[in-house]
Amino acid sequence: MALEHALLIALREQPASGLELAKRFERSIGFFWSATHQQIYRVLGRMDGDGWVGVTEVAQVGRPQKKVYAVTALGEEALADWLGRPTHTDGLRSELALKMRGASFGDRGAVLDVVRAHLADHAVRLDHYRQLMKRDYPEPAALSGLDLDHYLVLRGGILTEETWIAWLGEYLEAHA
Amino acid sequence: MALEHALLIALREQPASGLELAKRFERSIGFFWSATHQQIYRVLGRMDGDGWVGVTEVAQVGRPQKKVYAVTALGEEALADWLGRPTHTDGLRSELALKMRGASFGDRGAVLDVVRAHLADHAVRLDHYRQLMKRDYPEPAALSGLDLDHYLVLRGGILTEETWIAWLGEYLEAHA
DNA sequence: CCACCCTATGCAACGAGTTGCAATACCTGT
DNA sequence: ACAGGTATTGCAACTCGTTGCATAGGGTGG
Repeated sequence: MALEHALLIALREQPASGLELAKRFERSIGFFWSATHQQIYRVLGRMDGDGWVGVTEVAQVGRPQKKVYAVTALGEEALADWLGRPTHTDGLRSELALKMRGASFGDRGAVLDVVRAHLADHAVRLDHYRQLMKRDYPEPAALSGLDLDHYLVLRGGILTEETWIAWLGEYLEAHA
Repeated sequence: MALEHALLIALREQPASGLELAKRFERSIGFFWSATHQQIYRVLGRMDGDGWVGVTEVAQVGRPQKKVYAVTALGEEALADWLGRPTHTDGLRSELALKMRGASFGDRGAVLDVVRAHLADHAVRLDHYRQLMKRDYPEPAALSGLDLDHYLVLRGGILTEETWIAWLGEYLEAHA
């Protein structure tokens, strides 16, 4: 039930077409809320029907026409309302943790390989986030408003990746 | 596609009925893979049909009969196979992160309240995990096999909660 | 005995998300 | 002109998970 609100946030930051949103979701917003373009199109259609967003067809040079969506007053209201409502704490949901727990019931070496692959993956992500951090927020103390929030969420991404790396490292160490 | 395997792991640790599994999922396993009893019943039915588990009806005193499931050789094979297969790194999926990012578009005070509620919730969980740790694994260095894996996954839960607390703390601090 | 609660199993309907494919517009290379 | 590639939007079918409800056995309190 949150993709709608993720899109509202993205569109308030910057109106965009479905495909542009999909691309943006692969980057910053999608770090903690991913979505495919099909799903985005479907939800945009519903939000248009609900009057949360408005559409403007925009012609482009050398490309097909696109539909740019922007948030309406009704959408702004829905977003503000949602932001203040309490949310259930999201539980973990990790297939890898499952495999780590059940490793005794299979080939442990194979599980350790899976863990190593994830460790490498998280290292890449962490590196990516750190580069974003250095490039976009070299002076965190000076931030406020939207920028400050973006910085803080990126901080969350970094902390999360560091935790994964520490955890998987402990697991590999214990089974070395 | 992983609930089946979560159930296989749980049933290999200890055969159980649907409701017993649901209760166990609320505790240890469900820390990183939750499921309602309805879903568990449905999946157990499918796994029975696939020959991954076998059922024994067990009469109880003062209670309705229950169906105890146990993993078959076929199920063991399916589990061992799954354990060694590579897994996609699971992306975050946090409604709270969304609200933190979009706080500028609503009442920031209300969002901070939501964040504080989550912080308190994570503190409770962390406390719970630490008690489990103290009670069940006072001597981590001595562990091996299944116990070691359970310990390490619980470690992951603790690291995760500590990260949440640190992150949300930073957020509140920055908006103080 | 009747109302109520707990255990245990299960169905049906819905919503969210994924996967695979299709259609259209426009460009480039041959 | 035609083949192939990319951008853009979209449909259909499927799986996964949630919510609400149903059923049935058995206990307990008034």
